[in-house]
Amino acid sequence: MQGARVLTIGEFSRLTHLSVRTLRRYHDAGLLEPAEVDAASGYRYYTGEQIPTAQVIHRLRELDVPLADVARILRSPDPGTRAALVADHLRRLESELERTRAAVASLRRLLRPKPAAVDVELRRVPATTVAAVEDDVRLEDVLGWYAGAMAELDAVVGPAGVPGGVYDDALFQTGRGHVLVHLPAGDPPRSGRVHPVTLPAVELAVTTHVGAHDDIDVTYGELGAWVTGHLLAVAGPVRETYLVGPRDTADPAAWRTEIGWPVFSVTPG
Amino acid sequence: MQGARVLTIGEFSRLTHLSVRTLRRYHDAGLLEPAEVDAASGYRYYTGEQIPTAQVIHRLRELDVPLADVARILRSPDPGTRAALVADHLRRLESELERTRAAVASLRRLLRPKPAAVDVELRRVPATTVAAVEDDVRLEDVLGWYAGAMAELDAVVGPAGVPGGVYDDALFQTGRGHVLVHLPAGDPPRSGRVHPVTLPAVELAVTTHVGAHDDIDVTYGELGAWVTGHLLAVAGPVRETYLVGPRDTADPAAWRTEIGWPVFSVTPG
DNA sequence: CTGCACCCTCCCCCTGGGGGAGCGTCCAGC
DNA sequence: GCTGGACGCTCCCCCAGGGGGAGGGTGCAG
Repeated sequence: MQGARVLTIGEFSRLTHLSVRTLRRYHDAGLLEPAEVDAASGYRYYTGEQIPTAQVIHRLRELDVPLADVARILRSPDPGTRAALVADHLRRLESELERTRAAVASLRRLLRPKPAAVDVELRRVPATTVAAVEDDVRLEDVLGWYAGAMAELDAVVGPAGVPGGVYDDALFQTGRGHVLVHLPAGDPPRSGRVHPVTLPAVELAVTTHVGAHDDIDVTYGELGAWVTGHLLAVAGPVRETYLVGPRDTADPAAWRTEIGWPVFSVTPG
Repeated sequence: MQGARVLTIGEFSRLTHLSVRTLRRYHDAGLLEPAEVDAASGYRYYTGEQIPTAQVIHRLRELDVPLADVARILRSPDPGTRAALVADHLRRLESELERTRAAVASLRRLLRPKPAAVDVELRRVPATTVAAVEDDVRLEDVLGWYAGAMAELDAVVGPAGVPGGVYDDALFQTGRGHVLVHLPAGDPPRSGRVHPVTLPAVELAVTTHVGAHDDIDVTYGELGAWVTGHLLAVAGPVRETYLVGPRDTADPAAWRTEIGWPVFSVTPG
C-alpha cells in the first residue's frame, strides 16, 4: 500500500455509510480520529485503513452502545477485554429484551377489556416484631439485594414462615429508598445484618397480586383506585407479603403476593 | 363512587409509580389531563379512575412508544383501532429486534481477527441497455420498493437473466436517493414503470458479497479500502448484481451479490 | 481566475427525561 | 388565627446522539 490515498470526510462518509456530521461528532468524541487534520484549514483526512474501525463503531451504535463505551471498547487493545466488553453489552441487551417481553405481556393484559375487579379487604394489623434486614437500596438493585437479604434471614432464622417486605415510596419516586425484608420469629435474633424490628400497628388496605411481579404496579394501581374511591388516603410505606414466591415454586404464574397499603380515613369536605 | 377523593400529583405519583415530573410532562403533552386543575394555584388534581390510563401509558413508554403515538393510541376510542396501533408498534419492535440480531451477528464477524482478505477485480464494462424501473426512494422503503419493482420487471421481461441495481450515494447519506433495478433484455420493452435505460460504460472495482445484506456495508468498506489503497477514487452510483438472490434460494447464507463501484485513477501528488 | 462543490465551526432543534432554583399554597398543630 | 413545613407551581439548564441550517473558508477543474 505505497502512498495509500487520503480521503476527504465526504468520500469517507460515502465509503462507510456514516454521515459527515456523525463522523465529525465521532472525531470530537475521540472515537475515530482522522488520520490527518490540516492545521490551517481544519480539513479532516481519513485513510482506507480506518474503514474497518468505522464499521465496528457503526455496528456498536446500531446496538445502542453509548459512545463512551464504544470508545472504551476501541481503546482496549486486548481482543479478550474487547470481547468481554461487547459481551457485557449483549447481556444488557438481553435483559432489556426480557423487560420488553414483560411489558408486552402486561400491556396485553391491560388492554384486555374489563380486567377482573380487584378484591380488596380492609384489615387492622397489630404491631409485630420480626427478624429483619434493611437498607437503602437503588431500584435496579432491589432484586439482587432482596435475594441476599432473604438468604441471610433464612440462614439465621430458618426458612419457616411467610416472608415479607416493606418498601419506601421514595424507591419508586427517586429510584432509591429504604427497603426492609423480614421473616416472622418468636424471639428475633441479632446476627450480621439481621436484627429485630417492630412493625407498627396500622390499618391496611390489602389485595393479592397473582403472578410474576412484572406488572405488579397494575395491582398497586387498582388498590390505589379502591383506596381513593373509598375516601381513604395512603400513609406510609407499602407492605408486601410473599404468600407464594420463588422459595415455594419456580413457576412465576403461581406466585401470590399480598399487597398492603397503610391507610387512614379522610373526612370529605 | 360517591365523592371519590381527588388526589394531588404527589399522591397520584405514588399510586402509579410515575414521577411527578413525568406526570406534569404528560399533562403538557396532552397525554394525561388531570381531572381538575385549580385555576388560581395551578395545582393538578387526579382521580383514582385515571390510574389505569396512567398504567397503560407507563407500559407503552416502557416499549419506547413515542409520546405522540401514545396520545394517538389513547385518543382512539375504538378498541379495535387501538389494538391495531399497538400491534403496529409491536411489529416495529419485532423488526428492530431483527436488526439487532443482524448487528450482533455482523459485529461478531467484524471482531473475529483477520477477516478474509477481499478479492477485488478491476473490470471495464461497456455501455449496456437494460429493462429498468427507477425512482427516488427512502432508505427504509428500499426493500419493499425493490420487491415491487422486481416483480413488475419479472412480469414484463420474464424472470430470466441476472437482476441488478444501481444505488445513488445520497441514499446512504441523506436517507433518500435515486434507485434503479434492472433485468437484461434484448429489446427492452416499455410498460408501466418498466422502460429501457442505458447504463454508461465505466471502469468498475468489483467484489462479491456472500450472505444476507445485513452486513453488506462491511464488504462495501473493504472494497472502498481496496480502491483507495490502489490510488483510485469512486465516481458515481454503486452497481449491485444479484448473482444468487432471494429469487434463487431462500437461504440468505447462499446469496452472492456482486458489488461494482465505478472508479477512476488519481495521479498522486 | 473564477465558480462551485466541498469543508469548516457554531447554534438551535428534536426525543423524554432529571436536577435544582425560587416562589406560592395548603393544612395540621398550637 | 397563625405559622411552619411539606408540597405544589414554573422556569431554566443538563444528558445522549443525532439533524438542519447559517455564514464563511478551501481546493480544484475548466
